[in-house]
Amino acid sequence: MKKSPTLVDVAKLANTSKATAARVFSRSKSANVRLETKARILEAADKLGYSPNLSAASLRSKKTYLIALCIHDITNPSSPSLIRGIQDELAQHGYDLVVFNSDWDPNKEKKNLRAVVRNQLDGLILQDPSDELDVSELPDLPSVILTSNKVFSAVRNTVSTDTVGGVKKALTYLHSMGHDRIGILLGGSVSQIINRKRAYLDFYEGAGLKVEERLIVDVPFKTRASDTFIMAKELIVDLMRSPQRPSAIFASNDILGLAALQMAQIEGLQVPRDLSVVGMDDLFSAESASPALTSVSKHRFEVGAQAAGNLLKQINSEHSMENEPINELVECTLVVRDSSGPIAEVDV
Amino acid sequence: MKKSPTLVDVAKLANTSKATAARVFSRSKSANVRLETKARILEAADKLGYSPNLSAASLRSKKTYLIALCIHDITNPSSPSLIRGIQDELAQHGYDLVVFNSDWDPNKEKKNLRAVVRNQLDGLILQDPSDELDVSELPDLPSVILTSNKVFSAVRNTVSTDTVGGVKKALTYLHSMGHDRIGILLGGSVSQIINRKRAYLDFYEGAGLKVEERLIVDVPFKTRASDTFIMAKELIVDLMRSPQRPSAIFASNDILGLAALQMAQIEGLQVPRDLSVVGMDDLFSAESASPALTSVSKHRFEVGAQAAGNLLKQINSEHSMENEPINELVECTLVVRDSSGPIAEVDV
DNA sequence: TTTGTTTTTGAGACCGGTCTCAAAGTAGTA
DNA sequence: TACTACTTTGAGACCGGTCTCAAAAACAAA
Repeated sequence: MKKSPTLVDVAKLANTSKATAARVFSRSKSANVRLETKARILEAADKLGYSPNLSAASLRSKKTYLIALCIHDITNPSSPSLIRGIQDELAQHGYDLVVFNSDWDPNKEKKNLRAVVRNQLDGLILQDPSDELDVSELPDLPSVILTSNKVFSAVRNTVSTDTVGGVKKALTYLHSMGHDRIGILLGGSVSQIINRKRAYLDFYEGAGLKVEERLIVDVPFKTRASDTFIMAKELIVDLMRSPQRPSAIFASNDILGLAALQMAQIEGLQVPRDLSVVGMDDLFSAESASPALTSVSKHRFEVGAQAAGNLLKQINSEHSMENEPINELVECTLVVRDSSGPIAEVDV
Repeated sequence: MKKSPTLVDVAKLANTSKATAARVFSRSKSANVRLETKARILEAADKLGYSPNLSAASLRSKKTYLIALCIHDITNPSSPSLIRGIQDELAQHGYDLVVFNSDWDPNKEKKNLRAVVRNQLDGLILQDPSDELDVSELPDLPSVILTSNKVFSAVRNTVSTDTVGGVKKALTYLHSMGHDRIGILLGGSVSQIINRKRAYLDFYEGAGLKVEERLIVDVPFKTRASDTFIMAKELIVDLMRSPQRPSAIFASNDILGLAALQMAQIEGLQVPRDLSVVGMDDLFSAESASPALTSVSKHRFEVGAQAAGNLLKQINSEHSMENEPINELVECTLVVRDSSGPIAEVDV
């Protein structure tokens, strides 16, 4: 690991000044360098194997071309597509991504935010900040928050998913298939549970159906998908064995939906003949399930791309921090597959 | 976004020198600062909301405390656990991770490696470099390569998976269950296909079984899991409809295994009664499949953790680049679930 | 009190770029 | 040729830390 050449070395070899050489490599503004000079410098750089030192550049220019993504857990099955959406958008503009995991731990979350500031990252995409995080603790830099929390959307740009609308789409679909006793599996964070339960109750009321408490199942939150899955299966058995089991189940995330599918098989229920199942998230696991799971897509890739695009716009505009926050909402889409269908005729 | 305070500001307020203040925040070596002085400095820093500028620090110290991970695609279902293994290990030592995707494109791969150098990252974990990448193009910094490619393992530390052993474990298991006509679904990169086909043929020879070419199915490589899945299903149908269909299928990755499971259901075959299926990777999708898919775990989390640990060791040792490369191998484990079992008695 | 040893502190060079500003070069026009 | 306008180049300050080295302070021993 010998010392790598610097711009001065290159300039010297190209018989020009440091400043001129710098202009060739600088990413900002149009470099006014004569073509012949530029070629000479590039040749020298090539000969020396020169590579610009971004630490030095960023010290002066205040730009690292790195963006922070603070999420709960990259292991969460819905993270990858979100990340990819962000990266693809960023890559087009020469930015790279640093990913931080909080594991739903507010302390880690704060620690990560401090790291973002220390590392001089140029922007921040923050997923679903915890309630413990005060708005005043948000770092003072261009950021997009993935949340529907009012407190945050009042002060920063946000991109959020219309999950309430998504739930309604799923229920409307099931109802149109003749199901009027639809079980719902609620999971995720407290606010997610409340949100979706609200949407469920609203739908039932709007459709003039009678709510049965026993059809509403809360699955305690676990950080690992695998743990959620195991826990869900236990709770779903009860729902399925009850004398008045629902003809359809809406799972508020695909992990719960997959658990329902697996339990149905174990219990000897045929899907969708005996039971329709609809999930939410549209993970790859949904597509690859047997039968393929009907699911509400939250378009995580697009959410990521949109957030990144918004962030880049902020970074490139002058007084972005003073503008009114922009809150974007991404619609959900129902992807019908083989796990759902019309309710079985009772007398057939 | 007002100007943030610097160390000089803090020192001034604490009535001390820049150098002393620096010692309080420096990560390296034992800072010899009197407790009373330290308290004064910390108080001043706190009052000003000081946060060290890592760009400046790294310019001088040559350390960014950032590690690069260059993988093909974060969207690949086996990426997250690998990443998490790396991150957990790194986090314990105060390092963060920057993830780059190459999309199996050698040019992107090279571009990413250049970015690693420019950004002064402290170390590199490189997944399965393409054949187009010459050893000489590897950046000159501590690195661990996830590959079993001899060319790379001769010059750098590597961590790789004993997939050949894994294939044998799966086949041995199926054979012990009475299956002697085992279909194999080959997928992934060319070298992966060759590797596993070799292992399959070796096993068949060792067990004294007759190889049937029609039981060996090559699934063309697609970058997106979803595309692989669709393609696989088409090919699997042929295998299942053939008059002499195998009693068991070993899929060299879980995506193919899940495709087999889904096709079996569509074709009206009961798993594992009519067909045993064993996958490889042990994704969450395998656990959540119906029936739960028996799979060979490649312990991606542990691979990641081991690679990261190895990398940190290099970073903290003096002449790591001159040492003989260390090549580590991680064993696979068979996780038996519900998609596999003894072969059905012909006359029952 | 004096001397020796260890701990703590401060001055200032240094890292490798970017940025400003003025000088030099070039072209176009009268 | 002289003059203006625009392009290209170079000198050197600057970013905010770290690092070296020597001076100062604190402590221990004589």
